[in-house]
Amino acid sequence: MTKRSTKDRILDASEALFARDGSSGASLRAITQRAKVNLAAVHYHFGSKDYLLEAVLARRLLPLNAERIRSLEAYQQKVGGKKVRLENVIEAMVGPALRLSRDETKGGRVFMRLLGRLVLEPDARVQKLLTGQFETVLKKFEPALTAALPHLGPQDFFWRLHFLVGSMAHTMADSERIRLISGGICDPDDTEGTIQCLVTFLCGGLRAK
Amino acid sequence: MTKRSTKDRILDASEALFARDGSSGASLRAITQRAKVNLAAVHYHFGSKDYLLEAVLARRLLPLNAERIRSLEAYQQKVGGKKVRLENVIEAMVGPALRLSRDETKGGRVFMRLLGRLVLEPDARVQKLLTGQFETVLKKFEPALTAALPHLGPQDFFWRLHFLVGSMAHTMADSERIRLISGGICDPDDTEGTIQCLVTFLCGGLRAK
DNA sequence: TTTTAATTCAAACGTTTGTTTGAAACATAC
DNA sequence: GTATGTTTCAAACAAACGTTTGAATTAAAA
Repeated sequence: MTKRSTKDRILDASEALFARDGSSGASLRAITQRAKVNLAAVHYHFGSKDYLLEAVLARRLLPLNAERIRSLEAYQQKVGGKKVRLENVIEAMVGPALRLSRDETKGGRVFMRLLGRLVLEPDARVQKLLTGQFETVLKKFEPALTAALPHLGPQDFFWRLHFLVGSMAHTMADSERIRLISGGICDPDDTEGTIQCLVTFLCGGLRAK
Repeated sequence: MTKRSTKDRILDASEALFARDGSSGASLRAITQRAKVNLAAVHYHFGSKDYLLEAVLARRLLPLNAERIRSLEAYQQKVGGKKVRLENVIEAMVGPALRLSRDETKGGRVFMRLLGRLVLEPDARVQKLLTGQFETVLKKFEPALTAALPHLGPQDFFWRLHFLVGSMAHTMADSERIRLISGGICDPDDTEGTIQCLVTFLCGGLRAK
């Protein structure tokens, strides 16, 4: 078992502490202590605290969005030239994200909590990175979505996409609250069950009226 | 025009800066400077930074939840002993919140952004306050919801409630992103239109399958 | 007016913050 | 071996942090 590099150890510790304490609440001293790394290593490898945060994000987001697009293209290939079923489009959108959010070897819950927190942080660099990523995905998904939802005007279309993002983000970021509120009835660890439940809900909402 | 009291000026400034910079990113010096108040006034009136945050929350949350319950009871009275339509139950739940989120005289967008950020902060006191408030509301709404959704088992019921909260919170907290993403097609300032759009989506999702 | 309480203020407290420095330790090539 | 470039390290930097203090000021009560 080879031990992780300094860079990776810093990224792991940052991910955890940024998620728990926020990007300003987590101190570099706490991060480097957790990573068992010298304080100055952060500036040597990443330049500054801000650039470190960017690196933490990019490490997970780039593969995630690649996987989403790959999944959609797999569905498209399966049906040939025909349009993909709405359920499958939505599954390609939320499935990879939710699976990542439950995969502890890739950050899992920790990263998703961080992502949820950053969405509402008005830091310019972070926002640019996040909306840039989202628009990349949307460009790929928009044709399939409009094809599966021909009855929706553009206004309703974007609003419902907005609601979809809200449900998805909340489910990814906050996995234990549902267990508490439901009194243990719902199990967020049942990843595929959660995905199916979410897809059903979202398709119902998207098709409404 | 009588000027606002020191306490209120501190609450206003805290709300704005907590929302913009996070609970740890906003400093008391920045807050008191914005409020045009002496630095020590925070500790005199509120005790500490933590208690200040609690006060900022309570000022808006208590009236909001009272209004939700009042709205539901109004619908219940209107139908006598019969069960309230799902659309109306949901309207009573998300309507007051969304109207508050668009009412700039009562914090409006600023407060909602703060609320969205705090939901994912694991600070024990804040979490207790938030879940306590939510459970108060849920207790009042649960009978009306289950009555309007008789086909749902308890597991689906709680999951969909969870998705509902996500869509609602995202719509309240992040009002400008939808304008950007839709290319100006959607107008988050049209409060009643947004509510109707959201209620339609949520009812579709809740009734699905 | 005198007395008493409530509020504001400037200044300082000890910590903690992100960042920088220059030397030590390490690896790789000649 | 020496030399070269990379990575780690302890120590220090100035700045900003939440909090406390005690006197000055204002408001209310007597």
